[in-house]
Amino acid sequence: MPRAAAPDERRRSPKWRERRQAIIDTSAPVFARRGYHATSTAELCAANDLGKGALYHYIGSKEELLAAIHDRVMDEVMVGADRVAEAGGSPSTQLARLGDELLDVIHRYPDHVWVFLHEFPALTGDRAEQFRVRRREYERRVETILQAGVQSGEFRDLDPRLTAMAWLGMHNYTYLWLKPGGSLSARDVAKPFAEIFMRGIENLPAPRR
Amino acid sequence: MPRAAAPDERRRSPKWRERRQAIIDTSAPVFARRGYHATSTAELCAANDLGKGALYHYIGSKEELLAAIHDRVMDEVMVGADRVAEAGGSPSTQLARLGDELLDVIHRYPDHVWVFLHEFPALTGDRAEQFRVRRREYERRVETILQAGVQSGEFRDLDPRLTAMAWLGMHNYTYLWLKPGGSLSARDVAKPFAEIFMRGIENLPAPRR
DNA sequence: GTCTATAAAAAGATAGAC
DNA sequence: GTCTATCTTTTTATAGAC
Repeated sequence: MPRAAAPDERRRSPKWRERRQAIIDTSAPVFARRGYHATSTAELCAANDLGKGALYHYIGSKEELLAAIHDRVMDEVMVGADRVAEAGGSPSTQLARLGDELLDVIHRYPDHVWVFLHEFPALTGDRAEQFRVRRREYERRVETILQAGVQSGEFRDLDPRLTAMAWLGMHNYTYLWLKPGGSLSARDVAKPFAEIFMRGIENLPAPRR
Repeated sequence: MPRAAAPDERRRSPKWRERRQAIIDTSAPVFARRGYHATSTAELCAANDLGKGALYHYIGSKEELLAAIHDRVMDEVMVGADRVAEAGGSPSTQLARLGDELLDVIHRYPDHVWVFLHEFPALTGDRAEQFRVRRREYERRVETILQAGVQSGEFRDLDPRLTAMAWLGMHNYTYLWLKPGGSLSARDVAKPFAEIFMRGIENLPAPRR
């Protein structure tokens, strides 16, 4: 599944790729704190302790660096979604697990996710298109689980797309305050969120209501 | 309740204030589409059909313009919150109404809200502080309603802060897709969202569960 | 691979004519 | 009030020495 971003990332040495990855991870918090367009390449050099020549040797361009941060997030998120799909289980079980996985990524990569959610409009051309496709693919996963639950009767009759958006908003919005240093773990948040959402969409049998 | 933003906005003529407001509303979509830092003052001039001299005569600085867009959103949102508080009613009624009001603002001012949610980190100094205060004030409103519901027994025993964040995320996230031109009205979204959330937090009596 | 120096373009804001 | 011209700073990216 080629990603077509860097001209020939795979032809590079392992050392080069490793260094590039380190630069991506070091730059994410800088973009997160200052904003993509407000961050100069000079600041990136300072953060990475590199000169401009060396920096460009690894990143190609500022936007390519931004795209790499986006890919890092999407890669992690999709790995979690695949894990959930493989594990199987009832729709409600799968949705709860998906929430665990998503909040885990947000908790582990707060800066990358911040950049992902704030700066995606800065991507242009193919990179913007590729981003939209991957994001939509994830939204589809949520929608599909909801559809399955409605069909099986586990969830009440609801609009899967609208409900998926509600679920995504509830979880994604935690990027504003869910941080590794804080008092709450990803699980501490995922559990009460799942409790709210599952009760909210479950199909209560005949008695009561 | 002075807002201390523009040096002396109130001393200006009504005509000046009206023109300024028009510039704010015309600039919001430009910031929303291109991003604050990526938008040049030249682009703002073009969008408003004004020269630089005239533009600066009204806005003071680019950041002041950004702050004005933020204020426009917060003003509208707080008016809605006040309306809900005045109307009174049970916690669940109030929370549902607050959702109606919030989604109505998001639906009516999609560009302003987009800027509000994406570019707030670009505010600096006092403007950034003032923004944080107002945003927190709104979050408190949600929290307070939840607390009241828990105390009255209408809602089950839950963490008001965490639950408020879930509610806010669910609603705010609609800024990505809820637009005036679309097939859904604010109410079309608010109702199913309230349904999910109320069922999710209601305190079911003894029978069942 | 990494540096310094610099090119070339564009930014925000202001001055001063009208 | 509005314009054009310009000041000053900063930007991304590259060239070429080491």
